Amino acid sequence: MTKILQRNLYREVADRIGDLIEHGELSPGERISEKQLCDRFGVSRTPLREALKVLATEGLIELLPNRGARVVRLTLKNVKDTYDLMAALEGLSGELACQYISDAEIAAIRQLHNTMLEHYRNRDLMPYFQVNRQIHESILAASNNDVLQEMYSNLSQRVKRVRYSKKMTERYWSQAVKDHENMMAALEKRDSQLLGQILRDHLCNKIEVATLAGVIDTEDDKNVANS
Amino acid sequence: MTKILQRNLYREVADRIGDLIEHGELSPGERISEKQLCDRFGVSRTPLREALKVLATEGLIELLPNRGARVVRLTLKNVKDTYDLMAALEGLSGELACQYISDAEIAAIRQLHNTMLEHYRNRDLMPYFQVNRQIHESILAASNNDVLQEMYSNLSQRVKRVRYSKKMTERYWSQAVKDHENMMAALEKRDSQLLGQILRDHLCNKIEVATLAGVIDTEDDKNVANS
DNA sequence: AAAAGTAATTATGAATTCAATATTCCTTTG
DNA sequence: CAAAGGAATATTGAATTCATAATTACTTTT
Repeated sequence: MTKILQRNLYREVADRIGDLIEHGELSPGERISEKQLCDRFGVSRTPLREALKVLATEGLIELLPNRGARVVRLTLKNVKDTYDLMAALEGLSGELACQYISDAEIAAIRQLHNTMLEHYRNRDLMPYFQVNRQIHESILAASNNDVLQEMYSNLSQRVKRVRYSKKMTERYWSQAVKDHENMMAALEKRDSQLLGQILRDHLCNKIEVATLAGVIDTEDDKNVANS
Repeated sequence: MTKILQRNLYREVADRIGDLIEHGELSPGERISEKQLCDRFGVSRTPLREALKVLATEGLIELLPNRGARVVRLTLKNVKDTYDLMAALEGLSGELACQYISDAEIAAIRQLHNTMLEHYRNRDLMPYFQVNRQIHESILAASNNDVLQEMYSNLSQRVKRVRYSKKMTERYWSQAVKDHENMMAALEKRDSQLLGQILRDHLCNKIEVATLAGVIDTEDDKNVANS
C-alpha cells in the first residue's frame, strides 16, 4: 500500500502558510490578507481560500465570517491542553507498540537511545532533541495505528511554533533521561502497561509548559478585533 | 431539497454531506459527484468544493487528485484504531475531570448514573445508550480541555455511521454496568488515576469492535478504483 | 468479436467575475 | 473638537468561466 501523494494546489498553499505560521512570519492574532498571500504565492483566491478552510479545520487559524482569517493565538491553557492530549496519545502509542513491535525495531530504538545518551553526556542539546524526537516517532510508528499517528501529527503541528523557546535545566534533563531509561526497559520487556504509564507521565511536555509560562502572550491584543 | 441560504455556506454544506454519510445515503467507497451535490443543495461548486476539502481534513472523505472525492471506507482496523484512540481520550478526560469537577457536577452525573441503572434494570436499550452517552459526555465536558473535546468529537464523527449496528449481549451489558459503578466510585473519590484506568479499559468500545467484526466491509471494492 | 486507438463528452482544477459585507476616510453636526 | 453619519474603498463570499485531465463512446484494425 503506497500512500497517495496529493499534489493539489490548495494543499501546497496550506503547507506553505503552515510554514509561515510555524516560523512566525505570520504572527499570532495577525489578520491574514487573502490578496497579500495570493500575490506572495502567485495563486488565485480559490485555492488560497480552500487552504484557509483546511488550516482552520486543522486548528492553525480561525475564520471570522466576512472578516477573514487570523492566526490562532496560543494561550498557555491551550498549549497545556494540547500537551496533555499529546501525552495521552504517546501513552497509547507505547501500549500499542509493545504489542506490535518487532525485535529489529526495538534494537533500532535501543540504538537511538544509546546515541541519545551520548549526546546527553556531551551536553549536545540540539542533537539530543533530534534523536529524542526520533525515538518518540519510532514508538509512534510501531503503534501500528494510523489514526493515532495522524492525530498526533496534527497536534504537534499546532504547537510547533512555540517549541523554539525550549529550554532545559540540568535537573529536568537528567530526569528526562531517567524516564527514557525506564522506557527502554519497559519496551524491551514489552510491558505494555508500564510503557504506557511512563510515556503518559514523561516530563518532556510538562517541562515545556512550565518553561512557556512566561513566553506566551496571554491577553494582550494588538491587531485583534474582538468578536 | 431545501435551498441553503445561510452565512458560512461551506460549513453548512459540509455538515449536510456529513449527515448524508452518517445515514448511509452516501455509501462507503461511493464516488461523490460535485454536480449532483450542487444540484441537491442548490449551491455552486465553490462552497461545495471547500466543504469537500474540510470533510477530507476531518477524515470523512478522501480526495483523489483529478478524480474527485469518495466516502472513506471504514475497515475493521480503521474502526479499531479509532476506538483505541477514543478509549485513550476518555481515559484522559476521566483523569482531568477528577481534578476540575465540582460537587454539583458529580451529583448531576450520579443522577444520570442512577437513571441509567433504572434503564438497565428495565432492559430499555435505547434510553440506556442515551443516558450512557450523556454520562461520558459530562465527564468529557468536566475535563476542561477544549482540544480534547474537539478531537474526541471528530473521532466520534468518523465512526458514527457504524454505531447503528450496536448490539449488546447480556454478559457484556452487565459488565459495562459494573464498569460504570466503578467509574462513579472513582469519580466521587476524585481518584484521577483510577478513573482514567477504568475509562481506558471500559468495555464499551471493545464490544463494538467485536460486534462489528462481521458488519464492516473489509476488502470488496465495487465502485472503487485502486490507486 | 475483442482489443486498441481516438474523438467526444464529462468532471475536475483554478482563475475570474459578480455580489455582499466590512472598513476607511471624509464630512457634517452638536 | 468629538461624535455621528455617510459615501468611497477594500475585502470577503459565492457564482461563473476557462483550462485541463479523466472517462466514455465510437471507430478501426486484427
